[in-house]
Amino acid sequence: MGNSHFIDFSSVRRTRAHGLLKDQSGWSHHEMLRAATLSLQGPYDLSLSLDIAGRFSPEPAKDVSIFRSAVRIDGAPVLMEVRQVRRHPLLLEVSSPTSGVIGPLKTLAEWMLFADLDLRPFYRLTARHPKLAAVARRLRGLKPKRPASLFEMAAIAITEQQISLAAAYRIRSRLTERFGDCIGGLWAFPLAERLARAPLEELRAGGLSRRKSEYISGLAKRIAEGSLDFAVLKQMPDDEARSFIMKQRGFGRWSADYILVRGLGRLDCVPVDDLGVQTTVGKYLGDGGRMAPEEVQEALEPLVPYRGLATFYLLAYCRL
DNA sequence: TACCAGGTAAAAA
DNA sequence: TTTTTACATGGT
Repeated sequence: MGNSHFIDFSSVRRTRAHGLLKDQSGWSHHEMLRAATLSLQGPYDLSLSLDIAGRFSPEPAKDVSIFRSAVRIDGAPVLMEVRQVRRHPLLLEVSSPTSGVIGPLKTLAEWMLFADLDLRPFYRLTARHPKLAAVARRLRGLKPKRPASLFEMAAIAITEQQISLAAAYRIRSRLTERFGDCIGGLWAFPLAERLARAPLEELRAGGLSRRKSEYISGLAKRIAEGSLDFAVLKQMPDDEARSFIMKQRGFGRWSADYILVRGLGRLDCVPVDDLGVQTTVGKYLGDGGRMAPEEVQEALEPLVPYRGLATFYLLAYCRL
């Protein structure tokens, strides 16, 4: 007992000394804290956002009061937990059982939950729209959630090509549980380095087609060897990012737009080739039937510069 | 049991 | 150049 007390104390001191090198305030930084506060730009409803996210997968969210995710910090799996600070609509608390990662973990949580998105201008736009006004009112505080990495997002796009979201989800789960890492009962998506050295046959074993296995394997290999870096997409304008993605084998127009809006959070981008988008936009903004890509474009014109976000709201509304 | 499900590259015409 | 075709799994 006395021993463990002593050990704890020395570890705290060492940590504090390290922290002081970086910041005069000492205690309040990365090495020491296991929790950090994340401030939001405008309205946000974490529970609603988690609930809606769950409705896009075959496994509905169990506990929408807390966001738990297995992510990676410098490649190492870490459990991320985010909850709304008690009675405070504009603050989230991000924490982890793992020490020494709270700084980068906070940055990642901000990315995944879209902390810097201010929904108010979007709501001002939708308020004047005949259909979106009611949808936005019903879903007030909803923000899309982004995957932890663009590599994972790319894999999501590939798996969801052509087959149902449910089938794609099962295939991804098998991929993750075979090549990823488990922490806190959750699975972190595999590193590109891991998938790069997996034989095609092993990728296919999870249910991927031969073609899709090649897409993912090729992508993983290019990322692992350093010849491709998706991080550059974050600095590119929408058009440039779209053509960059489409240069990669396995990524057509649908995948590029899907990654833009869902992976990068480009709020005006819409995958107009998407079956779900065509049926949902047709249902709410058309005569009820499925729309052609050009019709989707036209129907969403009044929602510039939030066509992608508006589409997300319609898809979410459809699943309530 | 079929058939469709939030596409894409490659072959055939 | 434009039009077919193969592909894989899960839900209905």
